[in-house]
Amino acid sequence: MIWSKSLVPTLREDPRQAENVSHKILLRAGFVRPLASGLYNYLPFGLKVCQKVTQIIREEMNRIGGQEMHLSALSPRSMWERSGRWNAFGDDMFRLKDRKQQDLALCPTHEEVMALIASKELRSYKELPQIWYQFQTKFRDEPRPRGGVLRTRQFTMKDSYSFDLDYEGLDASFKLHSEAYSRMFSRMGHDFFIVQASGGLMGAGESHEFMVEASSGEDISLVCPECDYRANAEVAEGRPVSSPALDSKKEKIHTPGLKTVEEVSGFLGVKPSQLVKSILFVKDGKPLLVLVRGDYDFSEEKLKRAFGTGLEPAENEDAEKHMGASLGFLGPQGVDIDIYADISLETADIFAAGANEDDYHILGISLSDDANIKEYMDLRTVRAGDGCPNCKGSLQEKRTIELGHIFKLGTKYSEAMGANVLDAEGKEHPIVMGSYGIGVERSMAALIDRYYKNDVMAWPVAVAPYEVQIVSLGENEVSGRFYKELASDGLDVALDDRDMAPGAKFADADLIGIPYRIVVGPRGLKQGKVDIRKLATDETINVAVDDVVTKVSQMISAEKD
RNA sequence: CGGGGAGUAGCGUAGUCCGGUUUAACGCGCCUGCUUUGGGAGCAGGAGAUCGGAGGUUCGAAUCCUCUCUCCCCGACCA
Repeated sequence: MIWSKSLVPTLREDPRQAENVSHKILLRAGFVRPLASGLYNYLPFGLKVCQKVTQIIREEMNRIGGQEMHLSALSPRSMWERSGRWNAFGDDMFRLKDRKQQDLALCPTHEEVMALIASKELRSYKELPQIWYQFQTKFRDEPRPRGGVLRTRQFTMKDSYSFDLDYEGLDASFKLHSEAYSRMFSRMGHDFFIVQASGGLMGAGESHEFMVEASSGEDISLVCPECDYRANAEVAEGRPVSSPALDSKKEKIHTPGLKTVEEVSGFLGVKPSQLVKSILFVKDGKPLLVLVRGDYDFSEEKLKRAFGTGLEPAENEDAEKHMGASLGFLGPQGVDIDIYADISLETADIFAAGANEDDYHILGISLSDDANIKEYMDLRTVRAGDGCPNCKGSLQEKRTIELGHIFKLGTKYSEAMGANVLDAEGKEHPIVMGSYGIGVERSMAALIDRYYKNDVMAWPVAVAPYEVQIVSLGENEVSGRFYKELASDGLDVALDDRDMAPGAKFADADLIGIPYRIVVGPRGLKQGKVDIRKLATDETINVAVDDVVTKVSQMISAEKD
């Protein structure tokens, strides 16, 4: 790469719209340019990094027997209706009509398409297992794109799908992917860890996310410092912190207009943890009261899993009808609808709660005597300080970026699309599937977050846009010679031959982050020497002109192993 | 969708409250010439903006009013 003939539009100042580190550097280093909200153009250097990330993923996918294919990004409505996701995706799916007024979707993911292929092409258990993958542009009309390239409306995903005869096979495919992912992310230079996760829209089976800690992350992961328990906050379990028992006789108190936990606990002079938060839901027309300790929040994910998807928060009129009071004054005592309580309420028996009468709360109710609780379950969002479910440790919260996600899908899509095979007995079975995704551009952003320090970016060699950069300080002849020799040694080399002030060239080089830098200037050449700098450690060595090529090749190949 | 912020030259900003001394300013970048070359060079000259858009108020609007578009950040979704 010869800089004077290339497009590397670096920016001296932070662009106005960029807030987090990766966004700033991607723009300033001329890797990407915004087109519209959540849409980016990838300029040569940005593409280069994405290609290196892609190639690492490809190699590791091939290593576990993955077969690369390329599916259509456009898909017909009928296909999505078979799985029920034409509706399930809602506004997140980009939809359009063709000239015949037929509905099409830009695929947000490809479970259906893959299952459809399987349904047409796979007949026998003898053909299983299979792993198919692709790199594909995904389209999702995100409610809020953010963080530059971290969450966009169009992005490249490596998505793979496994096809097995049974669940033991799925477990094996899942494990293969988990190992492949660990190898890929290690090779890229991520400090990742694996957390238990929720399947979301994809499915309900076991799922793991590959996370890196980052201040710009969108997820909260709960991590036990004393054992290996790691989980996304959506699904994390934990032991609730204890709460001092409420020492109070039963007493009804006038609390006009006070509805929230903060208002009520403040007014009554009790801790939030001594209050019962009661939320009324309606499912299929039936009321359902769920309780959590006042200092915790409900986990929507857990509610969904416990009670299904048709769960709607009650309107005020439902509350009047079933509880005899408005929202904000509900409590579990003396009502005969189904009541489910979070396990945080097992830490004590005496609480304060809504009185089931407008503008009144009640102190000193006993959950065991006064409330008819059907079941205690895990319904709350676990938070830092809660006890680890596996050991005596207490959980910590970390803000994380989700690099990849692996799911056990089961037969949801194979059944929907009719993907069946015959087993050894000639009996037909739906194929057991898994699905596994990695966001390519996001990995690039996470690496910037990780490796940008003190105004210098230093890409890991494995994913750097180029491996070594020659900064020519008016010495283009010698520099050109190094360039040719390094390139013919098989190195990915960039040559900054621009006629600019040295400071400006160094500043650009710091921004771009090519991990090794050869500085060729008149000062060094007078002694027959040039400098080789390793950006990651900020070490510079002074080498004789004749040794430069071998030395640099050595340093880089050492790092590749 | 709810809450917050911002749109002025390629980029970053000032000016906006309190209309007119503004032919819209400054830094960087860009073009020409000469000089310079180990951490964002110097001098001289030059190009570049219908101040996000539409309407209105006014003798006069970047500045006031109305509507509208876009972008960013914080929350509900996901690679």
